[in-house]
Amino acid sequence: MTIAYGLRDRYCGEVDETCVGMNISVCGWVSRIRDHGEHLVFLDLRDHTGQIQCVVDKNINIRSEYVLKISGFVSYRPEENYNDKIPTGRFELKDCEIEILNTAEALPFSLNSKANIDEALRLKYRFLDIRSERMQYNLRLRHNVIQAIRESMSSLDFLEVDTPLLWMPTPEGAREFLVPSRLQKGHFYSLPQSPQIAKQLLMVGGMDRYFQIAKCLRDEDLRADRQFEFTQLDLEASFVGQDQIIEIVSKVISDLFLKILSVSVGPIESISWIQAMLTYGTDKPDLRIPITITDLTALFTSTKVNALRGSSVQAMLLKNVASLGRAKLDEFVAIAKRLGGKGLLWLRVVNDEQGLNFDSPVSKFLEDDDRQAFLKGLDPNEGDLILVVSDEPLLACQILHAVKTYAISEFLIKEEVSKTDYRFLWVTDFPMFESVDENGNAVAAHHPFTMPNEDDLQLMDSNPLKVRSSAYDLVLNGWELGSGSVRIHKREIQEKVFNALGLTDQEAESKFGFMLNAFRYGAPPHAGFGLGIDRLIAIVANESSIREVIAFPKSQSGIDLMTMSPTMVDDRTVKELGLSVLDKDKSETK
RNA sequence: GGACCUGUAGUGCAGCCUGGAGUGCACGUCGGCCUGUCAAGCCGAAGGUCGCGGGUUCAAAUCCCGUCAGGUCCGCCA
Repeated sequence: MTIAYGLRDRYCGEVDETCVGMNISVCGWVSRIRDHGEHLVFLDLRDHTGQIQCVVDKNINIRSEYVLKISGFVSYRPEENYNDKIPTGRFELKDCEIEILNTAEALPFSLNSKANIDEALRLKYRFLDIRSERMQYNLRLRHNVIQAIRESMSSLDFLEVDTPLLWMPTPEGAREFLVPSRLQKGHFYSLPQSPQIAKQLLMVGGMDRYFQIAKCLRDEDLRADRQFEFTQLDLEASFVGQDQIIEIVSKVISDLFLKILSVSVGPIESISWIQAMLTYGTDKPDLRIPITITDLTALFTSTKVNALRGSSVQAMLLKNVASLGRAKLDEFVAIAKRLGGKGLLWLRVVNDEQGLNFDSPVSKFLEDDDRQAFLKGLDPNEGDLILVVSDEPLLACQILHAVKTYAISEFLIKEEVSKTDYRFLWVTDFPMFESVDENGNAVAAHHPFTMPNEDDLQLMDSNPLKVRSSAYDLVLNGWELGSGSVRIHKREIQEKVFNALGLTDQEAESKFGFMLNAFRYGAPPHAGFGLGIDRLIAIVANESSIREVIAFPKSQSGIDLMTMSPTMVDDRTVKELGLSVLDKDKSETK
């Protein structure tokens, strides 16, 4: 018996020519039984490495998913009975002795079935679901990815430091989970939405380079790519700027893809936020999709068509879909209106006696200049479909992006988007503030510790919405994989940003006083990044939801279907925490 | 807070639009047969609160309303 193998001599999937002729023991679960009568029973034993066929020639009372230790002689199968579908298909265990380590009831769903098992059922019995090949693969992949990241970070002189889970609420940003304090009644810790402030304080503490495979917690609504708790590669480095962080993260990513997938990522393109918005209509474009937005404003300055006389003219060409029915086109228009646009104009490219022409609700208003403008601006072919939104540029482009996303999900070019094509993109120069609220205060686009672009500092008071920040996102195939920024390390600039956000000095002091205080004592210039590991693994695993790469995820309404948490607790427990539950009847019926 | 999709035997589905006896398929389960299978095969059997509640109707899995659960998305996610 060895440390590695315990009760067994080999793992099931490891049986190979090196052990032919040996009497070995394997342990695992019964995957399938093929019973030919008492003289011949085939039994597939499965563990985390694979499966091996065991031949039994006596009466047994074994059922699926029993836990067995099987001892037998490893033999080659008769050559005509090789099974090429599995790695151990040339071997089998003969003259087997079976020890039943545990019995099992029939499972609520089959682990062998190729059918899609209802996800709620899988989550209720997650401990069984994890036995499936899919989950075994995904969780092993997750381990390998995290392991590779730790090695990379370590080799780049980053040091892993734990930061507290029970900490200080940071009221800006995502809604946080609160934890009542028993010892300090009426006081609360919060679970961090990210270790942001802690890692900046580590920089003040002279750690130079920090990273953490960090749990982040956000009490916001769940999605396919969002869970309450998720895992982030959190990193921060001193005396570096945007370029170094981008270089570091790019290296970690490309080393990872080479190691895990043998894929060479190559240099990662970079695009400014405004350019991304105007070209793709989103700040997280999927570069695998070759549909971009063209600004035709300059070509329609003197048009008489009202639908083309908005403050800009943004157009998108969809190849070979002019046959699309009116119902779909009406849905496009509906999407545009739902997003706050005035509408959307479509033009089918046809070929008539005048050459290329347009079939559209505005056909009869189109003058020759308008036709030429579309031909010149978009170079369409017969059978293409042109979609145009004439509105404020950002809104128009966002509408076209939404329509494009819908079109792709419904009918467009799906087969052309390769799942094994990994198109990374850095998006830089995000706006510092995304809007101004009803009180005239700016609303931060990133977090309030983000350094404004130095060239825009003088706009902070006069025109804050024009201020760019030193923030950058890493995008992969339309997923936001992570984001980071250069941080403010000077107290004066930090105060200026808090002011723009509408925080009074007193508020800033009470919420972030410890941080402002730290900045009095020599904070180094620093910058960092947070990379969503669940999303990264989901993409690498070719899964469309991060739930598939998390051992025990929650449903969209935030319930763990296995434990059925969250649960009620008894009054005494609540009272001990210095709390009382309001509207209890209502919460009990839920 | 909102929109849409889904819920039928242990599992995966069909049936629903156009109301007429829980009508059907595959897998699994249970029993029997079977000495080279590998999604073994053959024979047989059991297995149903059609998510739940209400309404319309002579009659509801089917139509209507509500509700619960799951999913996708919008809002939200500094």
